[in-house]
Amino acid sequence: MFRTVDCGALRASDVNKEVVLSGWISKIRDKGFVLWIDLRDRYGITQLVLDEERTDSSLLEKARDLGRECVIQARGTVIERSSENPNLATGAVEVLVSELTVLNTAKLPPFTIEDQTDGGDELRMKYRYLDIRRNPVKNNLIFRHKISMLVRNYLSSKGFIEVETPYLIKSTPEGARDFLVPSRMNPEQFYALPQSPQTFKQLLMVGGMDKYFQIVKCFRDEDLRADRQPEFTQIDCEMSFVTQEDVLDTFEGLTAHLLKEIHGVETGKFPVMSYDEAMERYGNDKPDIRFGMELTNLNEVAQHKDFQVFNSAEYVVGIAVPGANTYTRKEIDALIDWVKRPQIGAKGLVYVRCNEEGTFKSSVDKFYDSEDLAAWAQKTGAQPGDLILVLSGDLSSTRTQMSALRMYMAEKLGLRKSDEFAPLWVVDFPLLEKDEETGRYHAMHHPFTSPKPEQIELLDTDPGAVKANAYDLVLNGNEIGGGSIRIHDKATQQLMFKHLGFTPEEAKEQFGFLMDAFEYGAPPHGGIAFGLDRLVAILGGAETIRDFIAFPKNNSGRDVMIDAPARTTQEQLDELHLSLKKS
RNA sequence: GGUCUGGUAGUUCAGUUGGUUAGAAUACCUGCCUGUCACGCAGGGGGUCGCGGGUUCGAGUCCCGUCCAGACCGCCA
Repeated sequence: MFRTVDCGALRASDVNKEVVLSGWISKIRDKGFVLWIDLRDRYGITQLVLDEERTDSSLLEKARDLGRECVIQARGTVIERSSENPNLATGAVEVLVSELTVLNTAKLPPFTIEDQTDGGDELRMKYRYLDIRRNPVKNNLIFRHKISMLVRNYLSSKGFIEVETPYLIKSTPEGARDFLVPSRMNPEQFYALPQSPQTFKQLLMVGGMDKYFQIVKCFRDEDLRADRQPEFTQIDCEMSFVTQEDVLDTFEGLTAHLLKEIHGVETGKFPVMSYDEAMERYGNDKPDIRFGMELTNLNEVAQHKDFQVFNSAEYVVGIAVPGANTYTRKEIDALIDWVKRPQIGAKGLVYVRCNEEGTFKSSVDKFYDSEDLAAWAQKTGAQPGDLILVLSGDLSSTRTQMSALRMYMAEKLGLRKSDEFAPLWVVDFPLLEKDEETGRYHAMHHPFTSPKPEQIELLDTDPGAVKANAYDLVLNGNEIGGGSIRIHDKATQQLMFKHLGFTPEEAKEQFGFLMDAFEYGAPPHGGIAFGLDRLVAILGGAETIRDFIAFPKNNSGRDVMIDAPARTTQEQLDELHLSLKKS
């Protein structure tokens, strides 16, 4: 038997018990006459003790030779400590060792296995199996497991069935790039890894499964970010005979359940906001509503004076930054530099200090008198002590810029509190989005999203204006889920493909199976998918999803631990009927 | 595809205007230590300054290229 108890179990009530423990040596403190070993496993740390009086000298010498991260087994008696450690769950006791077995030795780890490690990210990823021994990472994985279980149990209790769908499927040109898998048995043909199980879950609805969910890996061959991995996990759901309200209710229930179970937060009814309203008030379709600083259109009060920059702009927008009047000239200059960076791309930034005595001092005093500026303050809701920041330009980019600035200021002011949770439904997304380069329309959500039925005629005259039965769940400025009511009849689906620029032949070749299915009694249906990695990270109060994934990929999509992707052999290529292009 | 930041001891970092033998902390090794738990004390070992080229009497430091990492923009239905 390797152990009778784990390293987190022993308490004062266990004194005098004979126990066997196995684990990793976290630290050895050798005081000469006495030596302590912190023995660690997933459950905690137990202090082992050996000393000159009570321990055989050969055992003490053996213990002196051990190093960090050795795997050992120890037999001994639980004794009361003469000095307790209140920071440790097992801190009331220690184990006086009578037998010691080295189960495996260990090289010196390249970074310290402690809560506050000295290791950098790259090193931690390369030796991820060591990183996982550390509490922060280990606890994140346990946290993720807890959320997965809550989701599974909740959905199962609501009648959802978890069904697995295939990973080797067909490539489609819509949306993100596919990961391709060559087929050995079918020369010159490729599978694609699913970007989502979208069509399969719809076919499950046609199959009468009624309520489906799956915690499932999805794959997208696009560039990475701190919150984006090439393979990621979704909580994928679909329901039959539902309206948008039914879907929203169900998954609001799930989200509220998670917030309650994980953080004890009672959220109440989630606010619902249209896409148009979100864009207007926050410049963004996933607004963080934990704080104000809403975007205010200042066209009326800022144009038609002598300031040509504003006069020639399509859109002049301001936000009132609370309490930021104290910003020094240097700090404001830094803000101006910040918005001018290529990533933001603003030409400049106008500011108005709202002084405590009700006066104003702005960077455009030459063009606006205090009455004008008072109107800005009135519009933006700026109070004395606030700082108004104003950007201008074309509507779309200026909104994006101001939205970024709003988030930046909130971050600076500490308004993005990780223990505060503000969910929000954003609904009525546009069905189509125009690609500025090609001039073509593509589906904003995906091509299976149903247009608002009353707007179908608009598809021919003003496709950009058509709204969809599509919705996103936003939490603290992050899109954590998105879905739609789907098209469930062949004619509408064909119409959609037509507007997306598919020829009937192309549509049939790529999605014929789906439209065929629609001819055999497809029920009205709709669903949603949550990004599990991001959801877990946000609920865990973190920015990056990598620490909630056991074996994540780096910025360039590499797994630095196993060193993938990698070159392959000529034999493998031959079998797959592939030849590499010489570059 | 692009912008920015970084790469110096096992690790995390400092390194001034280009100037003697490149430092600190921590980790590691040795010895000491009668209750440690971030133990303490004394001593010790440890460097291709990412790589290549250039400027210079002299380069960790300046210039060019390149590789790697990170954040972001584009991209991500």
